Amino acid sequence: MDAGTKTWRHDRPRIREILRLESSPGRISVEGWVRTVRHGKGVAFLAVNDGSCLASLQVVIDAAAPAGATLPQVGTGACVRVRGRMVASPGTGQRWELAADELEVLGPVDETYPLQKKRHGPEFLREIAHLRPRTNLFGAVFRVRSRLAFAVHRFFQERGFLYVHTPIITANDCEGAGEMFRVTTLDPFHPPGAAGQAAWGEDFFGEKTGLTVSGQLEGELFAMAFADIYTFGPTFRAENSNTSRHAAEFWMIEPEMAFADLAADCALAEEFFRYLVKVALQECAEELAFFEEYVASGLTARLEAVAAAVFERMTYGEAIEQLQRSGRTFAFPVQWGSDLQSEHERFLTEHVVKGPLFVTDYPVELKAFYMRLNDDGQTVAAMDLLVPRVGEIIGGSQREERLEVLERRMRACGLVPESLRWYLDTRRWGSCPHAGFGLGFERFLMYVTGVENIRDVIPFPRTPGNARF
RNA sequence: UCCCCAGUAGCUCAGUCGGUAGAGCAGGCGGCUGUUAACCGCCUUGUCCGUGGUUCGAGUCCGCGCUGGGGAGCCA
Repeated sequence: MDAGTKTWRHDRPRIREILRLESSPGRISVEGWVRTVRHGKGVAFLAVNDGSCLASLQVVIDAAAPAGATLPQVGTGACVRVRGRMVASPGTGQRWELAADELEVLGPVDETYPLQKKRHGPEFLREIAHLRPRTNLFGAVFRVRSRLAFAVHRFFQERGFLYVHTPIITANDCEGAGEMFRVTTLDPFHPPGAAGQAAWGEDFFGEKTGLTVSGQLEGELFAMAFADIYTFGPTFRAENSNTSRHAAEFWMIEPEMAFADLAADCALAEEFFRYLVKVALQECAEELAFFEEYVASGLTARLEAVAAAVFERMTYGEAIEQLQRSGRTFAFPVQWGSDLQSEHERFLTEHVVKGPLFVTDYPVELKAFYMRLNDDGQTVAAMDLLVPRVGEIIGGSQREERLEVLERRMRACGLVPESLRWYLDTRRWGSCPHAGFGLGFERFLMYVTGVENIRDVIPFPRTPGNARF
């Protein structure tokens, strides 16, 4: 399995392909961006990268050759087209190199080009998010992102799941998964209606709308027709969260399975998580080696361990006991009924089980209305998957399929059942047990790459106060 | 939103006790028998985040603000 090695144009082989050839293809033409220029007395070396892989192609230019005349125009960052013959490299560090006779500058650079042939900090690179994909780190991150996004679809498609596009614009503002961004075409300077009163009825959709915080509710509707479905799309939260783990716009994967209970939900989450880790190990080895060296040492061993491990399972009640028995003092007290804090979750996954951990069956007061009430009347069939370093990476539950119980839970949560009539209809007619979960794609990428800030695994991050690029 | 830390050359950073700013890299010029973020020599580069204050004198001390980072809450 090694997708992405074929080029779509025979006259522009990718550097990735060129570098892995067994024999010289003879004369070729290569296009890409210059990473470094090294000048010798009669010869110069360019490292040319086209984004197809981490490695750059070494281009050798004889100062006396025609290409040598163009050389003074080439600096770090320039876009070039090079023609010449592929030859075995006499130097160490690369097998092949391109002995250039033609060098064309497609896009010159000047001395103000901000990227240098040295390491930059991620904070600086975030300020030039339009240029950072040209760096080793972000090249690697976004190649992994692309490969894993494809693997997400492969996983579900191979298992017969239907891919459903749930709406981006929604009128559900009662799910409680977070603050919503408003979607409106009303004139902010001259809104209709009386002062101090919003006239949503006059708005584009005739009611108050916003960007989705989850595709789950619509996903459930499809699960009750296609049995196994998944969504994979952008999600928006207008929370004023300023952390390395939150973004206002992120991508979420949400499978939903009919005829599944919480145990089946966990089983799928575990299989899915392990599948993606294996794909990363098998198909992104070059990138992982880079992360191992420059981002997070021990990464590969951790991923290999996870790929082989059976994930631990623990109920919320057992988790509370473990924390109380640990003898540790936590900033937040541990008692049945209060939510697990970050410090508690990290202790459980990093010290108690030292690996991925499902915590299940939380007190009903802590969780959303749609989670199925357990027979004890105290807990709901919810699960969170906790992993070291990142914390909560998956949240899911078996859904409440009993109409009366669901309506009662909605009222208890301060929701008006009538506002979600269409959702309740699935329980009214042909209801069935079902379960699902949500995986934050960026959080998974953080886990797999070792990158510690969510802003560095999404191409153009949106966070409070920042929507540039 | 709360708590903590930081902001000095294009980048990474040093700057002692308050005495008017420096190194590496980048850039320019020159050298070098084929380099590997090459190397060697010379040269250029500053609103010390902004603002107000203390002081004979502030990059340094104090207040306020802005930006960035870490942590918390919320969550994926």
